[in-house]
Amino acid sequence: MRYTQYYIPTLREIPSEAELDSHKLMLRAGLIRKAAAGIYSFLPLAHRVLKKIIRIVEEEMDRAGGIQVLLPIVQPAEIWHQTGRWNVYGDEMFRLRDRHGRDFCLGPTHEEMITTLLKNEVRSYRDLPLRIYQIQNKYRDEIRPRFGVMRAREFIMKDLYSFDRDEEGLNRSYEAMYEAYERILTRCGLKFRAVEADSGAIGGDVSHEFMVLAPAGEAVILYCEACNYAANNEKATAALPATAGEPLLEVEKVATPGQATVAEVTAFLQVAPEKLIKTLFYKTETEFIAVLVRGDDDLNEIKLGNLLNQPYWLAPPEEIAEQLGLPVGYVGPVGLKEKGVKVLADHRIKAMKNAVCGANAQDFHLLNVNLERDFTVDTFADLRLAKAGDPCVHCGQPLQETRGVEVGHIFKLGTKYSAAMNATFRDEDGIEKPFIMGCYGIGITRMMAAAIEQNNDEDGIKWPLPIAPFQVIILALGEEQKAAAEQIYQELMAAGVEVLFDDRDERPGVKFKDADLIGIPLRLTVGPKSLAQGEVEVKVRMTGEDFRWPLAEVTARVLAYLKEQDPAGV
RNA sequence: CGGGCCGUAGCGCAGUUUGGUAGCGCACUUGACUGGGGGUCAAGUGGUCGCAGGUUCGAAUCCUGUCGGCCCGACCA
Repeated sequence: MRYTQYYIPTLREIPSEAELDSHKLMLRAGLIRKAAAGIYSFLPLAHRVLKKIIRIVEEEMDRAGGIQVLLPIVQPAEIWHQTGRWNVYGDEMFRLRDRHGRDFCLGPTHEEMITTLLKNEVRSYRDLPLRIYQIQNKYRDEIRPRFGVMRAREFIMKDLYSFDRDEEGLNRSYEAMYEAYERILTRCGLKFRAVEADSGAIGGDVSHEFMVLAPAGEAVILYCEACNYAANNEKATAALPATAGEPLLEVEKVATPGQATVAEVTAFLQVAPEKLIKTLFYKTETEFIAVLVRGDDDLNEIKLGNLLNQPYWLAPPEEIAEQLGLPVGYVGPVGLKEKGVKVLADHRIKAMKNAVCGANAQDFHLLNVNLERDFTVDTFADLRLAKAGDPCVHCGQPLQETRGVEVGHIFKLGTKYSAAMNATFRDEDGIEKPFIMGCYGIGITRMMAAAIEQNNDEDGIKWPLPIAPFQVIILALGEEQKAAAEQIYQELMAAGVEVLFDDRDERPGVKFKDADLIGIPLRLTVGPKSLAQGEVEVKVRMTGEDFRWPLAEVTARVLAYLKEQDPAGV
């Protein structure tokens, strides 16, 4: 492709709307332009990248037994009513009405659509398993779109749905997808980690997320280097510490005037934060709930939500004061039962001896408080936010922390949708059974952004070779070099290399800057200095390495380099 | 939805307090010089000042309404 016949509108100035590096660079490198909040046009370079990612995804889906289809974007409300999600989805769903007054939505996901399609077609276990996928636009009216295409309202996603006759089949489908996702991300040249994840509202018990590692990623990942345990911090758990062996002491009430926070109390009483019991109050529609965590721990609200399984919110201090007569900052578990408050506690509370907590009286705390003797707990559960340094649940080694962008998420759904929609097949034993389903999503547009987030520097993007819009860029520095550059261009084209030829009448500085910005992996510079010696200058964008190659060998060397770096590529 | 802020040329912004008929940088066009990391000079093109209504001799500027966007938070298969 000749630069002069192509369209790459690079920007020198940084548009003010962008925060993330990847967002800024996608605007500056001429990849995307915004049409509305969270709605983007993809320009030629971005389109080439998306096509490459899509091709890799398709190859790996097909290898894993996937069958490609294309499902509607516009979906009738009726199927969403069947699973109850028309109401559950709320404002996040784009809704529309046709001229006859019938309700539709723009599909945020396709479980309902695919289940509806198959339930009318697949009648027998002989037709199973089926792994159906599509690559389609999805629509979610995000409450706050941000970070460019990273959290957009319109985005491209690959979603595959598996239909099996039993759990064993589901497990096979799930494993096939897990491996396919590892292959996809590896082939795209991305550093990533698969982590155990919370399955959220979609249901099911097993779920993994695929995280592209990047410091600016929204997700926090905890992992163990010793045994490979890795989990999203929403889900991560840690091993319990041993119970302290100290003898129980008498409860003592001490004055702690003006010392309300954990930091203040530990400093004032000269005790470690892990000796404190932190008491938080939550409300549901029907009751107050006290949640106990250790002073050095934070509550994981997602775990709490999964345990409560109903709407809940942090109780406002005024309500705690008025309805329970308790001063926030000096609350503790002692005597809460008598006030009719349900008490939940993190497992770590069990191991505490002679703890410190609020006395439920303004400006007083209690020392040497002990479980059973001084207070009781209704339910123990894992409620704390795991953090770096915690002992791994599997092997006890300290957990590490890193951040990532969630690009893929796979779920075992079971019969949640098939049962709700009465999607059944006749099994070998003659019994009508609901499909055992799984769903597996990977964000195509988000992967592009994550790749940039992971691979950039102050000069621009550094595309991994397998998903780069072009493999090679040729810079002809001046008029005298154009002929030699043209010849290399023709040779590389003939050899099937994806090459961008910067034939613009621009100053060298402009060409260097643009080449770095758009991040083509291999840069060939044809300039007066090297050309006089019959050579071409070569620079590797990702590593910064540079070489000089004789003019006559350029094509062969380029081909060898590409082959070495990306054997699966052209 | 709550809090903070912003809509002026394709992009980034000034001008609004104190009303007088719109400006700077980048980009773009033309020419000359220049030619290894966004070069210099000169001459240009481009704006219903988000939209609607009002006040006024006169509104980017004041008032009312409305639409859109950004940041923080709640939320997020």
